[in-house]
Amino acid sequence: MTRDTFAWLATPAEQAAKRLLGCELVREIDGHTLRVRIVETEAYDQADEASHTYNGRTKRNDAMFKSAGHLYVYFTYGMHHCLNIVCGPDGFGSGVLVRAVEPIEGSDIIEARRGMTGINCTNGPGKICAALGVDRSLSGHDLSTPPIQLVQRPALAPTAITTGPRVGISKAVHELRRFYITGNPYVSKAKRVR
DNA sequence: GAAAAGATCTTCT
DNA sequence: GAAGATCTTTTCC
Repeated sequence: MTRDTFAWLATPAEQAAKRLLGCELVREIDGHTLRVRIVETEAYDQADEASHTYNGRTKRNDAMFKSAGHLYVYFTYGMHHCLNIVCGPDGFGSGVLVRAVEPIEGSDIIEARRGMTGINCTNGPGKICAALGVDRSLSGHDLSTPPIQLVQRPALAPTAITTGPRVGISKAVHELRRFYITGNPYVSKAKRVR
């Protein structure tokens, strides 16, 4: 079911990743409304060695093969959830990992949920899910309906977007498929070599 | 302030 | 049975 609402996401992952910068996620939880702005993303698709969909469709990544505008949440490292926005055409395994967001509304609730304050609440993939209360039960959710929705915003100027190598992967390390808003403090530091 | 290790569990080989 | 799109705390300059 390709929704016109998310037609702007039915594009190659790289393009969708750039269009998502500056867009907002609205999460309703415990009677509160949390609104955050996406400031950092990474593109993954079926032809990408580092993607979960590279080896075909499985029970876990099934949501990524849905039409654009769905949610894909996976659990990793035994304790962290990561939030992705499905893009591309129906049946093609592509999506955009949301790496960092900036609270616009309900930041006090987010800080209370995280047990800390400042940018450390939402400047990482696992942190976003903890802050917004997202887990695998929401994987495959339609982002045009509550309790979590995606709101489109005007595209950013190309000069406001920086492109770089992705973080935390061991395959296709050289692919430049990470995008973030230039100079935004929530964006994770580029080098994380262990 | 930087670096290393611990925590912890689902999914695929 | 091993690896993984990670985060927090501790330890050591």
